[in-house]
Amino acid sequence: MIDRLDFILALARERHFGRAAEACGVTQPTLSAGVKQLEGQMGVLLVNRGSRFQGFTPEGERVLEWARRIVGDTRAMREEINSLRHGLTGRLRIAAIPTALAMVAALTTPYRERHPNVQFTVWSRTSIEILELLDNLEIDAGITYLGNEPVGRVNTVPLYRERYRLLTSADAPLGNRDTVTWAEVAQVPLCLLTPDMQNRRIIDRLLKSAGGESRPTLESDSMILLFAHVRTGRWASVMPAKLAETLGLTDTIRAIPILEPEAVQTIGLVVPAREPMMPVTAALVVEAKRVAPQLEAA
Amino acid sequence: MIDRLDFILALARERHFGRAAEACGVTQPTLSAGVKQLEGQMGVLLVNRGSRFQGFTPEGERVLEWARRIVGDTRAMREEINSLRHGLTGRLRIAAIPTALAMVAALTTPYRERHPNVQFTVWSRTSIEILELLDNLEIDAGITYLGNEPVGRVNTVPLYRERYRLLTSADAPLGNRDTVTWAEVAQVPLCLLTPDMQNRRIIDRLLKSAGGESRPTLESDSMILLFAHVRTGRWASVMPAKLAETLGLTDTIRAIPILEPEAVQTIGLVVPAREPMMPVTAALVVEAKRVAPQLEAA
DNA sequence: ATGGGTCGATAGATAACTTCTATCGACTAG
DNA sequence: CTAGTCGATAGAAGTTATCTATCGACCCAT
Repeated sequence: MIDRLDFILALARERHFGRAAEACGVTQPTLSAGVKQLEGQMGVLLVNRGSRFQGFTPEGERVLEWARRIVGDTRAMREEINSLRHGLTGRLRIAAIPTALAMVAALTTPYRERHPNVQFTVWSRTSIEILELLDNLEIDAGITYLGNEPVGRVNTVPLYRERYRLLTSADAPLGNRDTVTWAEVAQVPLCLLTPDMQNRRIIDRLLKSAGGESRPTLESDSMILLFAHVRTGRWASVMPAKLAETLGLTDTIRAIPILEPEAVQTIGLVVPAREPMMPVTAALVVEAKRVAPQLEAA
Repeated sequence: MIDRLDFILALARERHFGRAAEACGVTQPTLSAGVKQLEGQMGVLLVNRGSRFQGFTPEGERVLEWARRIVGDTRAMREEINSLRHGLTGRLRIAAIPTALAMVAALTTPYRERHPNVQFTVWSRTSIEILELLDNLEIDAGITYLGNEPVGRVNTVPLYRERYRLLTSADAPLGNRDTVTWAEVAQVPLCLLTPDMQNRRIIDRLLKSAGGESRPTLESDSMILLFAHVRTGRWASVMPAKLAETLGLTDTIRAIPILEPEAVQTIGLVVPAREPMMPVTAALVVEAKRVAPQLEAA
């Protein structure tokens, strides 16, 4: 039964019988049979099929919702029982927005000291993808913006507030300033994240409300790439302060606070709103609450 | 997997492999194998066994907790999908304290009008048993005292407040009074519920705090039996007002309000605190909220 | 139109698992 | 010390699950 529920979870993720089967480690006929069997037990079609996958029926959507919960709880149970015997073990799967990647280490490092047998996998994803991954049980926790995009059935722990800096060469225009305004930043050609990233959308909004427009010279989904360009001294970018600090400032590159308004976005940990949580996840929440004050103070 | 979880739920209820197996509709070796297999998957012993069942290990208790949730959710899923197609169907299992039995009809009657395909099973149980049955998924809802005995993970809907009456023959001592005090009631030989019932414990407490003592002439776990005795005109009892009204007062039997203090106990619906609820249960909660004001007004 | 490619369903064989009956061994109570 | 209860075990029979191979529908490009 639970295997079957796992099947339709995979199907919801992959939207493709073959790939879903592969994800479950079974062949496509097995997965097809599993879904069909589930449909038999429920007495309703769950999946609309033509000659290919065409989404779920309303009943299928409901089963999907339940399946997330039931499968999640089953995993949590296994985890919990296992951790009763061997302490925390296993793999903690985290996804973070690119601008928060630098501070993940502030969470994972003390976590690892307390629980040395837990392994980590960290993905860089957009804030929207992070919520999807959480829904689909593909990650255990996310680090993303809190309180902006609609967050579903999740619990959140605020970690720190993102403040923006203009990263630019000291000898570029504005390079000698101690603070700049968003209106001024709007005049500079920038390297920014691609528009599917919420950070970019936030910056666009700030630029626009300062009367400017967002016409970045260069876009990328990688902060590393953006920073590498700034590093040459010939490009500028807008980044959260924490990230700029982590990537390392040189003599020639300055991180200038952007005021008027000083934009602040709260970044935090996001975990499935399920009680009780998986022990590894619960421990991460504990760690986040412990670390948050330090991050804010810094 | 879910079958196995069902096994240990049955085992927790029955505390006996053979009976648990019977409850699950399998033979005892099958249940034994199922539990053993679960233990294999978890990597821990879940049940302490000598030559007989000796309770659960700590890990077993945790698995039990999860199993309640997972099995409950699985049933709720089936129910919900089924009700999407056929409207509400199935059987609603309710347990109520004896003094509340009379008002269950106030809930089931309008419910049945809205959902004619739902069948009911109603048990008379003590308030403690009701909470156990809820825990073990043996009932879908309970009707019992709210806010006195420890209620676990349940949601409650207040239904009405229980006010006490002295039921006695008009020509008995106190029979001509319009109100009596608990101190006066303490002087009368009474027919009361057995002490395992919370109603009895409440009345005992009230009598004692009025300086009296509880020495009932007759005890029973059946309100019908108590009422039948009062009906002869030769016995007296203390009952909630609603119950007395329902059982029907004759010319010779009076229900006299007991004041000083006017004791009030809130009675309400108790359902598992699980979101979302099973549709049949959710509908009962809706009905309870609808009916409660009428009951209070009456 | 038509042929190559993709997708999911189906058929049939095999492997794996589940459940049953029958029985055993340990323990308990009279 | 014996009868009875309880849960574990053995072995057979039946069921179910999964795999490989293939089919049929559909899409799209030529």
